[in-house]
Amino acid sequence: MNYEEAKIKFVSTWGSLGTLWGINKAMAQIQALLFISTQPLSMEDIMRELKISRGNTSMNLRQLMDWGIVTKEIIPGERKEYFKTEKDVQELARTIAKERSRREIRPVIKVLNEVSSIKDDGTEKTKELIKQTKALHDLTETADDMINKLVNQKQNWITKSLLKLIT
Amino acid sequence: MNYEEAKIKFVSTWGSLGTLWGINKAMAQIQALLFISTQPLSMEDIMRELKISRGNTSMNLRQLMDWGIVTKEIIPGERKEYFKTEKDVQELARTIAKERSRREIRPVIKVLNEVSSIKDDGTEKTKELIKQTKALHDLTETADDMINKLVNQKQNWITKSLLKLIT
DNA sequence: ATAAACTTTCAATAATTATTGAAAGTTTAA
DNA sequence: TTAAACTTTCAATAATTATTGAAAGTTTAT
Repeated sequence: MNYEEAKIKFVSTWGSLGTLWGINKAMAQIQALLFISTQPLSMEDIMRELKISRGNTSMNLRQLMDWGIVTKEIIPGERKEYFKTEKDVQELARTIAKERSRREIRPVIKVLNEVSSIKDDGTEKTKELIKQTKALHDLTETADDMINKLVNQKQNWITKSLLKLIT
Repeated sequence: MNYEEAKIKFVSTWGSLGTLWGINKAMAQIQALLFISTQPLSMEDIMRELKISRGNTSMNLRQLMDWGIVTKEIIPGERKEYFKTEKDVQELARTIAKERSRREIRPVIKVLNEVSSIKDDGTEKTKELIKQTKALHDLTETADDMINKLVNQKQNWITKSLLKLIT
């Protein structure tokens, strides 16, 4: 496998993984492309490499910026805008975890809390609903906390030693 | 909020969360319904509650069984098949983590490994591709290991004390 | 063996989500 | 200013994914 093959394989695999996890393919591929690029890329560069339209590129770049994992790079004397992604995987993971938590997990925790707080009318089905949604609430909250805390550890050694502890 | 409202809210929220994370809405809703049900449900029950077709119900129940989180319950003397889901959230999380790891994460780790193992031809771009995909490989592998190990702890106290350790 | 009761399959259709491309918008240089 | 260089927006379209429903398949009771 040469460079070009490896690049295509990486970018397309990352795109498929994104799709599988509810992330738009183009968005995942743009991020992947920037992630292995040695310099910031322009919209033209991205369009050409991924064979996608200008509109698609623009919209997905905006989303990546909203997520906080891509930034604009202004190159002095250049008219075009250039884009680059966070290159540190730890920081990347941290940002993604924080965003998915804020956008998707916390709202669900809130609903689970509301639902599990309904008045117990004494019926079996109500008791079961309360019990099960409460268990789900607690698990979700604990998992969310843990992932955020783990991913927030700047030094990888803590993660490594934790891994040993629970092995 | 009464029982019926709470049930609808829980089931539909769980369905939306599923969609957001790449899981079919009907599949997530069926699981949610079984999760709060006091007894196993028949296909008719599920179709009626969720207002979905027989085919849809059948296909998604099969998928849930493939995932190992729903099982058939044969009730003696009854012709219909009944279904129930794993009721323990820890066990549920464990099963889901194990399956997503096996189906989705491990194949990606394999690709990352292949891509990061291409021959270094001395060019900057190849060095960058190798470096970045290797970092992603290591992070993904570590995260995958950790989640599986954490989720495999049968006793919740270990998780709790781990959380304290890194707090 | 047959038929009733039930489940599965799958081609057709619907719903959702992603993508395009061109018009509108913005910025910069002269 | 104005016009060239660039980006954004968004209605139209395409692609993907989910859902239906009825025919085919299976199981069980008699």
